[in-house]
Amino acid sequence: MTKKPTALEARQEIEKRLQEAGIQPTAQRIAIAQYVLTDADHPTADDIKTWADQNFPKMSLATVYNTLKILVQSGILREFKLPHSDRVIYDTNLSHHFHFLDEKTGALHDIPPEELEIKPRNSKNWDIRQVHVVLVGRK
Amino acid sequence: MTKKPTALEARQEIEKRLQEAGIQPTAQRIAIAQYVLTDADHPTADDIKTWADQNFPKMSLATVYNTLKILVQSGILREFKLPHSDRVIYDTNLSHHFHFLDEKTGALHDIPPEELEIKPRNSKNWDIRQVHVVLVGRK
DNA sequence: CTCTTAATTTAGAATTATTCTAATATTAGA
DNA sequence: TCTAATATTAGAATAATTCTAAATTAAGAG
Ligand SMILES: [Mn+2]
Ligand SMILES: [Mn+2]
Ligand SMILES: [Zn+2]
Ligand SMILES: [Zn+2]
Repeated sequence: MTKKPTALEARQEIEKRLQEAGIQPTAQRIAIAQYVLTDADHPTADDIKTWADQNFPKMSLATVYNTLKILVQSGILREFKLPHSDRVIYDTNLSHHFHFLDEKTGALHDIPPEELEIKPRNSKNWDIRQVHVVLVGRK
Repeated sequence: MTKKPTALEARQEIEKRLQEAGIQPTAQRIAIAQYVLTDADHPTADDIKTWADQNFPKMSLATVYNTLKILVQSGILREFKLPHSDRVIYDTNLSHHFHFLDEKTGALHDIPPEELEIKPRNSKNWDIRQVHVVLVGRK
């Protein structure tokens, strides 16, 4: 049984992850990474800015975008847009998965790949690199 | 064997379709609808504006957007965005289908539903209203 | 420590897709 | 032919994101 990490331990863990990815762990980057990786769920840049405004002395919107770009480039985050929205969504779930968008609440839920079977039939022998699936409905 | 419709017949066909949908068939609307419904393939608003600039005496960008909105509202078109782009794509294929995005060319191809089996092993009994699938890769 | 340089952050301007506004033009139909 | 409703238009406004160039901070050599 592993103990729940203290706030300090969590911060150090994040810091190590940034280091390992070759990212200088500045205060802003640690804060954003911590929020995105441990608290947020499919946040947008605006979600992160809002959080930062309440939990960090001062952070510019440019830094939010800069940091997110770095995290995406180094493979710590993924980004995508939903078919009906124009905001980028950041996803910490790097493993292959799909999404369910609750029409009512706007909440976005992960669907593990084993819950949705996707089989190309008349196998056209395409080289498929990404499979984006968004189910929209209500629970 | 049905004859290929003349340009005039095609235009009248479009006009009738607008009428039936309760849309006043103005010159601009007929032109846009004709292009989108018979020539274009998954166009963006910008594609349509570019076409109009070359094939219609004068059309404002606002009219392009206004008309597209009307066509979507009346169910003649569908709209969506791809996960990596920020432009709306208009689709005349109203039947349930999926998309394949060719990474190399940027071309978007329809995938008929029978070519892709999507089975929710859904113990969760969700009410799914829309299924968006975009495969990204190369042919 | 203390410079010096490189990296990061920042405010605000720029960009892009889209929507809005309010004036003008066109249409329908009495 | 008039009138009212509808459609079109140019350009301003908006929203998400990126860019710019200056200020701040961090790293590392001495
Ligand atoms: Mn959100
Ligand atoms: Mn296009
Ligand atoms: Zn996810
Ligand atoms: Zn399509």
